[in-house]
Amino acid sequence: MCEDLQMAPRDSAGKTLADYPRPSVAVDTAVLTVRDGRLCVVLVEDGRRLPGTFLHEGETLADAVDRALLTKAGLRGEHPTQLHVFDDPGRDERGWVLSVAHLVAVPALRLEELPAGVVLTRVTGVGTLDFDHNQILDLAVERLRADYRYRPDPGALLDEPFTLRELQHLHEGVAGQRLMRDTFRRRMEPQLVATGDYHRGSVGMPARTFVRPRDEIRAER
Amino acid sequence: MCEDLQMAPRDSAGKTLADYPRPSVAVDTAVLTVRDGRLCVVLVEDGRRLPGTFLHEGETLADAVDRALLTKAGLRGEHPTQLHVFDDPGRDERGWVLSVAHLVAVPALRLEELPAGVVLTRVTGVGTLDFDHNQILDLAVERLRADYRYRPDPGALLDEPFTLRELQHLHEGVAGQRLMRDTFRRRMEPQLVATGDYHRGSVGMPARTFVRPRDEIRAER
DNA sequence: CAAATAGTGTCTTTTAGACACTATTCG
DNA sequence: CGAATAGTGTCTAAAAGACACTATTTG
Repeated sequence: MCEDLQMAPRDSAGKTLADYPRPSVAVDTAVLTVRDGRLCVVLVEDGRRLPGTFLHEGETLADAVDRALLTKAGLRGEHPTQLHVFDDPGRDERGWVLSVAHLVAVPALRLEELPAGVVLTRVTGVGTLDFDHNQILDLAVERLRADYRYRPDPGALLDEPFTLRELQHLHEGVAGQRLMRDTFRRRMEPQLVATGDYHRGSVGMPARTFVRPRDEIRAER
Repeated sequence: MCEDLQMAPRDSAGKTLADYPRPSVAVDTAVLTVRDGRLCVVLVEDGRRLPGTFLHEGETLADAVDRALLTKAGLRGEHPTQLHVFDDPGRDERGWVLSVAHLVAVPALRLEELPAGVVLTRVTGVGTLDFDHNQILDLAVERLRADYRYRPDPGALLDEPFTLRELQHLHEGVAGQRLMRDTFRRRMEPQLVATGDYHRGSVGMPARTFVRPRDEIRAER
């Protein structure tokens, strides 16, 4: 044990890492989706907070996010995007806790059945959340909107293949406003790969279907 | 002491925060400037790494950055922008260390005299740095370029008042390429406040001088 | 006056917005 | 056929790129 200390690397003050107090590090994640044309977020603890957990030793932040989503919301295989570290020393009354905010986009179909206490809420109808989770949510929404502004479906929210109409409906949900059909088509069509197949709706001319280009998957930054 | 444990808030597993191992959290900062028309970065340890330090208890990340810049590079009163958390469990051989990368822009005039071991190096000439500091530097450069793309001087790198020529020269340094005079002027002039005064260079027509609009300061995101 | 820099005008190309028209399908 | 949706063309307005011309100063 004494040897351990002797061997441990020392910094410029001659101290080892163990000599400094360390913060707890949490990850909190805004899981966003578009359901019925509205942007929604997964909340736990009966709608009071975002799913989160403490970072474990030897684990990456992304792994901690995945673990939190699996244990708290029953979701697996997501691809979190890191947003920001919230570091106000008084943000958590339990002690010194940093929170690394994350964003995950999940197709609404995968959020049909949620564990008890977990709810899917429209982002416009979210009340006051615990800690600084309202701030995290705002940041996540802003980021998702920025990601969708110029790309078809960086979060892979749509099942392939999809029509331009379905894609535009998704975008309108994310943006929270109507979009112009002509401009939308001009912007998105060059970034999509046509399947050659058609989708037949209830009425109207059949629509071409598309898939995401192979290199666009997970370019969510 | 037993009471302490009794009183401490517990999580869903009935454990207190103290029961979990915690990582050390460092801040590492790319201090960027434009000197002689070239984008440069402040390196410590004889050019091997970015200035950084460990986060202290009760301190914000921004405060830790300021402390690191003061003690390692003699800089004070900066406004760090948070970039990203680097969390590879093996990134620091000393142990479990997360690094929160930051960006700070500093006018070249304030970097004329640096402590021993601290150097100002062109970003194009930076070799292999310790840890993942090359990644942090790349991210910082990318971010500074994005910040300057559509705004006159979000990092307050220029002394006021300045001419459009001086501003364009700064932008060319940040971007690492020449810019078109007409387009640059059209983009920037509406975002500047004319002083009404003129700057007289060695030859040529006197140039109008400008200051940043009051609300642009520290809009670096 | 020549060189250098600042300021302005304008032509073209590109892009975005707005709208109209045609095409195909279902009930 | 009529309503609904898809696909396409085109006019206009705004922005960006490219270039030219005028204005003012120093040496």
